[in-house]
Amino acid sequence: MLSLSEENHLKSIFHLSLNSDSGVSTNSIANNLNTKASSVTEMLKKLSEKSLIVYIKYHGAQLTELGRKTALKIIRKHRLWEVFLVEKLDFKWDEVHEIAEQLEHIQSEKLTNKLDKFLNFPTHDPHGDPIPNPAGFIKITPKLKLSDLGIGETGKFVGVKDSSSAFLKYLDKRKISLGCNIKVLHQEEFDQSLHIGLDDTNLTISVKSASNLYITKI
Amino acid sequence: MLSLSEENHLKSIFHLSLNSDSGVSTNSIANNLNTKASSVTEMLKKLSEKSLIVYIKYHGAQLTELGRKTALKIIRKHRLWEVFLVEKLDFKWDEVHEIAEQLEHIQSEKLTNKLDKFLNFPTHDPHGDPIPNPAGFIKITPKLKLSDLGIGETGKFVGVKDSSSAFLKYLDKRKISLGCNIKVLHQEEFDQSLHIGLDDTNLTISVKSASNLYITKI
DNA sequence: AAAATAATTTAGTCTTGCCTAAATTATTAT
DNA sequence: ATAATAATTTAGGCAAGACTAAATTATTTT
Ligand SMILES: [Mn+2]
Ligand SMILES: [Mn+2]
Ligand SMILES: [Mn+2]
Ligand SMILES: [Mn+2]
Repeated sequence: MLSLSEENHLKSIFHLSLNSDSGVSTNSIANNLNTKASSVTEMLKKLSEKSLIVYIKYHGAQLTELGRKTALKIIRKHRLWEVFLVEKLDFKWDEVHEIAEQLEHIQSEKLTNKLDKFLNFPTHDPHGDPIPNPAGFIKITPKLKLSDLGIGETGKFVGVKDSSSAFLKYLDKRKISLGCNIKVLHQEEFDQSLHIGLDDTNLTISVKSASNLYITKI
Repeated sequence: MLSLSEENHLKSIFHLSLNSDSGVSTNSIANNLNTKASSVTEMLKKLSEKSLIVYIKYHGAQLTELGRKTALKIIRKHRLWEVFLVEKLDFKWDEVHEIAEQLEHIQSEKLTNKLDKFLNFPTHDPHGDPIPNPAGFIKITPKLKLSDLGIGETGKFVGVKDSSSAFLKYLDKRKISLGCNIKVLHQEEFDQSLHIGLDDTNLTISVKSASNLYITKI
């Protein structure tokens, strides 16, 4: 049985290792968990001791197969609870992350699997992220950003990179919701902002926003 | 914000103070929480400091109004989650307590109230215990035990005193479930065991079991 | 009303998880 | 290749929550 802090460190290492194939740095974990590098170092030693990570001094941490499965089981719970909160309790997609951060630590495999069934075995959470299976297996697909599309191309909005409450509310306001089709109409010269077509309306979004929207080409 | 341990102590004091109007003893709390008296003493000082209890050295603890409301809000969450687990996820009534012990500490009033609504504002948990309202108000009704009934009297089974998994499974096996009517037919001389009528079947239960069944007279 | 026993508190430790400041190692710039 | 800078680890502490053993207070027995 892992402690709350151990679980959070594992999760953090998992998420950070998606954007870099070498070891995850002490500082990046500290930054991610709002803690200090020295605290992380101690935790890395402990996780290494438990064979959850490979830790080489001064060269960061990498999840072992066990560590990866363990992290994904926590992420599975997180995402299932997010689905529950949105689908069953009518929370908005920008309100659920904080609560799921707590719920993901509830220990009961039976609970997780019954919840999964109750929700009808969802494949993705409210932010478009895939839900790992009970064994901790996840299919990670390479992600295309809206900013990667060329003029005239159309994509389906399938996920967000930045899932901060602020960005999610920004999308709500512009009626950009998961599953909708977005066509790139034109790119502004001087600030690279994009004119896009959405259903029957057109609007303009910044490159920054565009690079936070995951899409699949149509 | 209270720590997990503080919340558990408050809850324990609340439950223990139902069977005694004077202060709740250090030892009884320690016993209830599977910890040691010395640990409890330290916690009592802290809770007293926070005005959640009145603590007089060597004379135990009593909840203040604030402490009582706080305890009841935790108990509200516990019981709502138990209803959720049984009604929505198809857990058996003997499986939910342990999980609810974890879920009761999730912090989000909004979540609690949305859960309440989702469950259609239940008044009692799966063990027949009343669910406090959002403000921490609860209606405590004096409880009659099956063993208090006279021969020939009938009662409706409305709650369990001992809600241990073992006792709940025992009741399941005998098809004694919440809401059913029980008629006391006869009492055995030599061991006080009771012959009872339940629907169309008769069965015999010990005094010990009978004193663990709460009923309302019909 | 003492004496014996039981309950409770205090004193002193331990572990976990966190911190700051100092030392060490890695990386980058010259 | 060396020097400067940045990242990381180590050393030393602190608070929370637990424990054991010893001291103190309450309760029960004689
Ligand atoms: Mn989330
Ligand atoms: Mn999510
Ligand atoms: Mn319970
Ligand atoms: Mn219950």
